[in-house]
Amino acid sequence: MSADVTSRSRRAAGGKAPGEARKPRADAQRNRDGLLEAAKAAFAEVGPEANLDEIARRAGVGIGTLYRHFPTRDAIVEAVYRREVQQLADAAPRLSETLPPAEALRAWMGVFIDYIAAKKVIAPALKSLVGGGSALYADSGARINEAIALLVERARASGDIRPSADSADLLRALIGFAYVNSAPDWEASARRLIDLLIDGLRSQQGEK
Amino acid sequence: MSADVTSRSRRAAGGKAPGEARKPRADAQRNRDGLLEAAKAAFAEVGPEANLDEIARRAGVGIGTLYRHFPTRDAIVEAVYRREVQQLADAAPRLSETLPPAEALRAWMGVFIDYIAAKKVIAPALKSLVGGGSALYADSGARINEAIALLVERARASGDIRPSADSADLLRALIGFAYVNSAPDWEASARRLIDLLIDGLRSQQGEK
DNA sequence: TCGATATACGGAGGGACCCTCCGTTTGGCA
DNA sequence: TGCCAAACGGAGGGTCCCTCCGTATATCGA
Repeated sequence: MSADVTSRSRRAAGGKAPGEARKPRADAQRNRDGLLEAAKAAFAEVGPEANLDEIARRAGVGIGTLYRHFPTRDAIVEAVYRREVQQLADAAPRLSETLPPAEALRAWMGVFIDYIAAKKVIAPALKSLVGGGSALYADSGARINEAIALLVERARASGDIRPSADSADLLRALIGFAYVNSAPDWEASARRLIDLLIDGLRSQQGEK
Repeated sequence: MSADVTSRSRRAAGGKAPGEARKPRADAQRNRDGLLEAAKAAFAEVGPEANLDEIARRAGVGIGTLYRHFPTRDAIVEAVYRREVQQLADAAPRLSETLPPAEALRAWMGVFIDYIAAKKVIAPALKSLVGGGSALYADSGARINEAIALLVERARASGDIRPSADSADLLRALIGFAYVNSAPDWEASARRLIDLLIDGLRSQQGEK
């Protein structure tokens, strides 16, 4: 959750107000932004294993500053991808309005793959979304879960797909497909697999 | 390919025979076996990122010896899993004989998941099977590819599944499912997803 | 049995990266 | 302007990786 301490409090620096956070100092905010910028670039280049020392250096701050803002690697990864994950989640309702339910689901899954392909990186980070690994991802995980759950729910309600469809299963599948992204044609493969899943969901074979 | 130099050659230690490998020294063989044993245990405990220094220590050899036998981490991972991967591949023809084609395919995919679940480890290692990453995995990769290709081919020929079914896609899907193995119920989820894929393959929706 | 020697061994050490800790600097309020 | 909590920076200790080379020994011919 990226230890955000932004707040609307107007208390003076010396003051105390139980339960109320305080506004961060200007230099702190500046450094935090710079770190996020540098991290974003580094992750795009070499993936989420990027050298943290170098991220700090590129941002023009000491390594200590990086660790104060983001106590773990996960924290900075999460912070970098939070906004983008939000965009991904936002696409769900939009697609849901413009397409038949099952098609909306398929389209969103395609967008998911596009997203990974463009950013290259995050497959390992995404894993924690469903693994319950780090609590840091709880928030982003919830958004994504809600997004796909909405689409699945609508498709199920409309009878487009089988009643037993499980959005968590589908999300896992997506993350798995995105993980195997080293082969040159992985993206096309992922798309075919998505189609296969949708066709499976449409058939009533598995149901009684 | 694990730098194996075993051979049937009977040349003396001082001799030279172009193109002919020589029999490894007894101590070398012993240490190699010990290392594989230790590595297998370590991988099962903490996964393929296990500490190599400790593996050497547990095997009672120096770290130098480990690196001489297995020049990279991949090399020792591959060596440990080679036999097991073979077993997995062997299951394919057996299932193919005892079950209807599509069911054989489904069953084999289930065995694959069982295998990962039992060994815990290899998801990241498997990734290179399809990623073309390391040449070390070429051999094991080929075996697995052949195994699933056989099952898919038969199911396709029998008309059980759609003609456009692609075994490489399915293998990627499997590895992806196995990757997302941190949630407690990942195994059941993977099984449901396999069923979904099979149902998709059986439906003719995607075909013209 | 006895060298000779190719083969194999061990582990010190240098490098990369991680993260913590603490002395120093600075922003912002009174 | 002065004060001090907040923020900074980076040295340093720890872990793990892998290489390199001096030492030990298995094996073979004599």
